[in-house]
Amino acid sequence: MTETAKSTAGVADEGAKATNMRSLSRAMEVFAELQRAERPQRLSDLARACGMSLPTTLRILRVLQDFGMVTQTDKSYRIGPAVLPAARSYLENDPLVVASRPILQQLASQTGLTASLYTRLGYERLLVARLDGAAPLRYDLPLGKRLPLTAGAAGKILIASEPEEELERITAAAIAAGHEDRAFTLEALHARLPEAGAGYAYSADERATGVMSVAVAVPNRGGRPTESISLTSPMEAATEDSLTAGVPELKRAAGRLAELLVGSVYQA
Amino acid sequence: MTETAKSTAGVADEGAKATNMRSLSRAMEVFAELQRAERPQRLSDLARACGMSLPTTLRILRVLQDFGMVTQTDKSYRIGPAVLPAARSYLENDPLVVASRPILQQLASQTGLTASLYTRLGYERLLVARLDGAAPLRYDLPLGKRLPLTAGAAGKILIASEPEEELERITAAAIAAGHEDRAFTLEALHARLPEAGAGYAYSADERATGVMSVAVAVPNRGGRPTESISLTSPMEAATEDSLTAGVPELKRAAGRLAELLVGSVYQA
DNA sequence: GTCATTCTTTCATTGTATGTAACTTACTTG
DNA sequence: CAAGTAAGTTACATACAATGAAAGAATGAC
Repeated sequence: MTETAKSTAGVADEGAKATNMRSLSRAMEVFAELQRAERPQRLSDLARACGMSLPTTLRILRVLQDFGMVTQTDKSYRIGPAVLPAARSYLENDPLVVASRPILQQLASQTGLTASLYTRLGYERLLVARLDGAAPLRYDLPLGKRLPLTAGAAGKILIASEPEEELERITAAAIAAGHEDRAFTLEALHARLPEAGAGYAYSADERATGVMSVAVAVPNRGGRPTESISLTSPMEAATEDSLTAGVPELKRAAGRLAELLVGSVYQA
Repeated sequence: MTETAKSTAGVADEGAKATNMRSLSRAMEVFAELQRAERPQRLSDLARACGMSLPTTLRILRVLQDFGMVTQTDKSYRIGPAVLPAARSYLENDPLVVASRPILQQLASQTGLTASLYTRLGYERLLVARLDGAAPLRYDLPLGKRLPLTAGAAGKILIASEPEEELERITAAAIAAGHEDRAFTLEALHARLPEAGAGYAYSADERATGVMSVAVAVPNRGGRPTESISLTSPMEAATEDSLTAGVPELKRAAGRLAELLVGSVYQA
C-alpha cells in the first residue's frame, strides 16, 4: 500500500525528489548518462549533463571505477567491463529469463515464427530473450536494445491498460528518447493500441519495416504488466490472420511462464 | 603521479577503507553480492553477506531498483534488466572493444584460429570479444565470463610482470574464487608463467582441456597491462610450434590496437 | 611563452546516511 | 489454529560523510 509513485518499474525520473540515498541516486545518473552519451565523456561534460558539481562527479566516477563499472583513459570516462558479468548473471540466473527459454523454444518450433521476450524498463522495453523459428527475421535485434513502448506489438501490450495520464507521459518519453518524431500524439498512440480487453496487440510495419507481430503480456500477480512475449514474422511470410492464429498458443505460453515464476521465485 | 594504490583496474577490495562515498561503495557491494549469489536473495541474506544493517541494505536496494539495476519479486531480489543496455553500450561503444573487432577478424582469417580479446577486472579477466577462424572451438565461452588470471595464456600474460607481492594476492584470489583448488601455490603459478621477457604466454590443457593458446598483452601507455589478445586452437588441430608461429602476427595486432586506441580516446 | 580551461585537492558546513529500537508482517511450530 | 519466531519495514536522533566554494595544479590553446 505504501507505493512510491514511481516504483512501477525501473528508471527513476530525472527530476525526482532525491530524498533518499542522494549520492547513490546521483551515481546512477552519472552511470546512465555515460550510456546515453555512447562515447567517452569528460568529467566536465558529465558534471554539466547531470547537473552536479565537478568534485562530486569526480568522486562518484572514482568509486564506480574501483568497481569496474566505469573505465578511464586519460581524461575520458566510459562504461566499464564490469557490466558484462552483470549482464551474464541476469541472463543466466533471472528466473523469468531462464524459464522463458524452453517456452519460447516450443513456441518457435510450433509456429515456425520468431518468439521473443521483452521486459519493461522505465519508459522503454528491452529485448531479453529470442528464439527463431523456421522463418527467421532478416534483421537482428540484439539483447538489451532499448525499444519503444509506443510501437510494436510487444511494446503496446505493455501499456494497453495504463491510465490516460500515464499514456501521456509515455508519449512524451517516446518522443524525448527519439523513438517517435515530434509530431507523435496521444491520439496517434490510441489509434495503435488494441481495443480494451483484446488481450493481445498486433503490429505491422510499425516499429520496423517489413515486420509484423502479435504479443501478449505475461500475467504479473496483480500489478500492471512488465513483461510481454511476441511472435514475429517477415511481412511476406505471414498475414494478419495467420499471425493472429498464434495468439492462443501465445497466451498459453504466457500463462505457463507466469506459473513457473510463482514457484521458482520462492526457491531462494 | 597521484595514484590510489588500487586504481590498477577494477573491483575494490572488500575490506578497503571506505572513506569516500560510503553509501555508493556499499551499494556496489550489494550489487556484486547479488551477482555472486546466482539466485534471488532475500534482504537479510544480502545484509548479512555484505555486513550491513537491514535498513541500510533495504534503502540501497530500493534505489537500485528504481534504476532497474535490481528487480524484486516478493521478498527476493536479483540483478535487474538495466544491466543489459549497459553491457550493450560497453560492447558497442568502448573504443578498445570496437577497435579490436576488425583486428581480431584479420587475425582469425590469417591464422585460421580463434582470436579473442580479454580485459582484466580485479583479480580476474573477462572475455570481451572473440572471432572464430577456420578451426572453431567446440566449447563456447560467452562474453563477460569471469576467468582466472592464473590459468590460460591470456590470463598469465596479464600478470607476467606483476611483483611477487601482487602474485601472492592473485594466487589467493584465484583460490578464493574457485578458479584453482586449495593446493595451488605461488610456486605452481611461477612454473606456469612465461620467462621474463618472453613477450607472450603459452598454455595447453590448462584452463580448459583440449585447448591450447598463445597470448600477448596489449601495450598500455606505461602502466601494467589490462588487456590481452590470444589465438586459440583445439589441441588436435595445432602443435606448440604451429601456434607459436602466430605470435609475431599477434604482437603486430596488439601494437596496432594500442595505436588505434591512443587516437580514438581523444575524440571525445 | 602566456592565457584559458579543465581537473584536482582542501576544508568547513550541512544534510543525509546510519543504526537502534519499535512496529508490522509473514512464516513456523506445537 | 494459535502462539511464537523470524524477517521485513518505519520512525527517529545522532554522527559522519557528502557536498560545493575556493584555491591550487595540470593541461591544452594560442
